[in-house]
Amino acid sequence: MKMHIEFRHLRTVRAVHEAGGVARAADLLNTTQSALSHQIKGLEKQTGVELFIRKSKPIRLSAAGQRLLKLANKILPEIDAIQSEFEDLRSGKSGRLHIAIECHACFEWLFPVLEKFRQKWPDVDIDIKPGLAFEALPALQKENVDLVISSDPEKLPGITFTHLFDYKSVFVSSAKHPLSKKKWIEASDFTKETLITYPVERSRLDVFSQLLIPNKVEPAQIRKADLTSIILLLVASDRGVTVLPDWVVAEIRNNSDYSIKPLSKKGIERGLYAATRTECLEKPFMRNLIDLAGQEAGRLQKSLDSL
Amino acid sequence: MKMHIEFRHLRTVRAVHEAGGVARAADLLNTTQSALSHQIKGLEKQTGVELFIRKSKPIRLSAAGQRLLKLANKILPEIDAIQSEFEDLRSGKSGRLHIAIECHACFEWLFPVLEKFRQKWPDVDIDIKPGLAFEALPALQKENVDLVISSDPEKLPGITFTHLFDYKSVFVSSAKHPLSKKKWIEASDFTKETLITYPVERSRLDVFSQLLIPNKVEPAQIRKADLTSIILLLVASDRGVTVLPDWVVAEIRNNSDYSIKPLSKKGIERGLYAATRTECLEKPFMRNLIDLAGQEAGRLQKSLDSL
DNA sequence: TAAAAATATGAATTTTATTCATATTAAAAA
DNA sequence: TTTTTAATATGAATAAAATTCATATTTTTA
Repeated sequence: MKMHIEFRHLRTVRAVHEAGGVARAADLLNTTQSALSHQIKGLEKQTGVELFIRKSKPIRLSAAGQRLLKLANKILPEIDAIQSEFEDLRSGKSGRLHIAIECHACFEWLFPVLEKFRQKWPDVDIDIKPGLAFEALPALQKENVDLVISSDPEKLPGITFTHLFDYKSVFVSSAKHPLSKKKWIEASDFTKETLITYPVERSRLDVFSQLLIPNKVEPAQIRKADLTSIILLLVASDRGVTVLPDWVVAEIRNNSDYSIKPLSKKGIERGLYAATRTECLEKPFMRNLIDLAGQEAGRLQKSLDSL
Repeated sequence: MKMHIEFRHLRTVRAVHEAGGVARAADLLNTTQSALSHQIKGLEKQTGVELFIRKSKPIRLSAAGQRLLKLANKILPEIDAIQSEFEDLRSGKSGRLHIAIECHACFEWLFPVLEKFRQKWPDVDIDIKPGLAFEALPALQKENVDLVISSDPEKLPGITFTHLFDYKSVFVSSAKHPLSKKKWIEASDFTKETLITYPVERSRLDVFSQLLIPNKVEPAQIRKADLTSIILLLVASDRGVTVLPDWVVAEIRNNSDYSIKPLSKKGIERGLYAATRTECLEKPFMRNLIDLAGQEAGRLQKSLDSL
């Protein structure tokens, strides 16, 4: 014995109540009076409860029927809502944008980008997960995240890396620090220094992957700090030195407390990429986010050039 | 193009999520893997949205699918609840008990009955409507109320009157009132009195229907009061006389401020009845209410006899 | 009491869902 | 890698269910 109330039934109960009768309800639902009559009969058989008072014509809801009507009025708007959510999803108006950032400092330029984005796409569900606790690219493939900001493009099936901008990793110390006398900083300069970094694995830090590991140099000490502003504070008070992307230090460039030097003679230059599932690039909001990121990058670049 | 999410779909989404895969979900729902696969396909076509990530095996919910799961978890318990409500209804554990009382004074003994009833049948929806604003018996036939307390049994199709108890209508005056000297009160005694009654039509008042109208007597004045206690207050301060059922005045019987006398030499005796739709007498809670009413009546009777 | 309006019903039909058998695909193991 | 295994997809056949049509029945109204 199957016993399943269906949405159809709820719609019918509501329509019969609102239209005041089965025949009028049938019009409302674009079906026949007979269909609804059969339907109601089936529903009453299934529930074992009289839902309508048949003594009267047109029929009216019984007490039990009114209970069902109450449920209908609660539930039906909810599925209407989800249907239109799905409609928005399909049309590209809404969607999910869960971002993993491998490059820790990217918070700095990402936030203003997301702020603009949020205004334009209020229905998109944005979330940022520091891509440190998990492997970002597999998560992207498994659809746990939708966008990964990374400096290390790989060839992966179904994943597309879009170049956002290039940046230089630069050395930052206090103005009083002895190394501020040098024209550029080499790997060996770190041997006696306290290096301040974000608390992530070395492979994700440009200083290590691009300079110290290739040259097999280990700094005297390593100190970790979460926030860029904290790192800069520590550097200013000469508790150590650090390496940051050039656009991060743009704002302290004309602050005489700091000294900023290139790493190695020709500098260390890196690219930043947006990795997405290839099919997601079709989505308007995704393209727009990448556009906005590019624009923000351009703005940063200009502000660097102008100095 | 039809676009209807059905409960079936919600159940499937939930089962796939909980069982972790279509095949296992099929077991859970007593159906085949194929059926669910087709079902999911249909649902995705209807909504136009990818609900499952098919790259992985077993398949997992996509972001949109998770939205649907959330809805499922909200909605499915609600219809489960209503199903069991209906089950209770069918089994007689719950139901509606909307009572109309034609006899105004019946509030007095009905409340303690309902209090007991409520404890035993917590799921029954009780309501009392003073049956003055409308015709109680037609309302009973139309299923607007389920029980009518009345003194005037009629032969009506589909309606059964169950005798509850008999009572006497008695005359009440202040002890100082001249009529308190008489052995019994006759219709003609009212000609010079102020009669205090409930504010209902005369045909529903025993004094009129049983005594004054048959004897074509009109009291000097009529004053109306809602509450029995107010009526008694007015009588005590000699602002008028009244006629009440004997069980109403039981509590003032040994109060020396009042005088209580029978109406006419042999007294006016009346019956009180519970009118219900005949089919409703099958319901256990309805029989129980009538039983309880009978018990309460017996208790009242005893307390009268003991005096 | 007849006429009109509303609902119910049975059988035929159409639509929809499910099954069966099997192909395809992803993950795990070798 | 390749093979094996587990999981899902699919097409055609079948089963089930909902809907329609034609008409009967019931309630209300004139």
